[in-house]
Amino acid sequence: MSQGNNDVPVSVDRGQACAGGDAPFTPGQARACTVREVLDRVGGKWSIGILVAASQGPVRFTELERCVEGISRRMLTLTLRNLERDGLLHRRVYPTVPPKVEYTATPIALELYESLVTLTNWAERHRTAIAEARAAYDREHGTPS
Amino acid sequence: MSQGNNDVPVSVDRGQACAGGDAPFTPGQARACTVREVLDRVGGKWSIGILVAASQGPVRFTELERCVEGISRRMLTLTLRNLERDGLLHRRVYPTVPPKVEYTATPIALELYESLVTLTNWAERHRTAIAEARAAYDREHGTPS
DNA sequence: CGGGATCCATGGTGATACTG
DNA sequence: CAGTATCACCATGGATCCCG
Repeated sequence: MSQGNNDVPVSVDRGQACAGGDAPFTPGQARACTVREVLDRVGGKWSIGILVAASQGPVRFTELERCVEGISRRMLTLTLRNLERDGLLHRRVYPTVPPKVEYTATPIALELYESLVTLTNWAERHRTAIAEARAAYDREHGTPS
Repeated sequence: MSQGNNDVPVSVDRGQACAGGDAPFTPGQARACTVREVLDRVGGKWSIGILVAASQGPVRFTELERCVEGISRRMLTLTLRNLERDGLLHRRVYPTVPPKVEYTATPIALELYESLVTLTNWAERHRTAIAEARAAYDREHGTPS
């Protein structure tokens, strides 16, 4: 997602509202900032898939590798680490041979999963509308190569 | 967000569930796919900020430039085009001199904005918990540089 | 089995300058 | 005012090999 890790506060600029002009200061932009935090955390290409899988119950590394489908060993590891770091995943290591590691979604992650349903519903409701809008746009303006 | 536009279906692999083993096939992964669509559309670094601003009423280009704060002319233009293309923003041009362009959020975008509130609430609820988890993780493992 | 380490391609993004 | 054009950077992610 956002690659430059420059921590632009995204705004929270009190002062005149951006639009309308009726709002005294733009709380919306603070909102936007918060949402971006979430998105930067969960917006990774693979985070959702992993989170979804782990929300059903404990998952092992190799299971995820097959499960998420398309993910590389590297990205799986990286994403798991980040999710664990943020307290969204719990990592339990069994000191056996061969090693066994289980990942479990934390309560926080489970809540997040529920929140994502709202977004999912939105996407499903307007999926076709958006596709049409896109097609229409490409028809009028130059088709994207 | 995910930059490679490689359309990996993210899964929808029916068969044994990834976790638990109780679910017959993983509808969750199909879910994940849908969510990713949304995130790829809205997950851009600036989309939210623009959407939020445009949700309050018609906004002009320069207003957005000040409003979103940190955005470059280039990215503003690009993000606006994408949002317009997806039917989330409506662009009205006044053929005057100097030119005047107004961007307005479409009904779809307004619905999306409402959906984002759910995510925002989640972020606000667990913001500190996540920060602590992250700090704790960095304390145990090597602090990141 | 579950990673870590390294090399490398892609393209999203910012800075700057120019235009109708 | 509202863009477009060009350049260069670097984070993201893939591939491969190795290790405990």
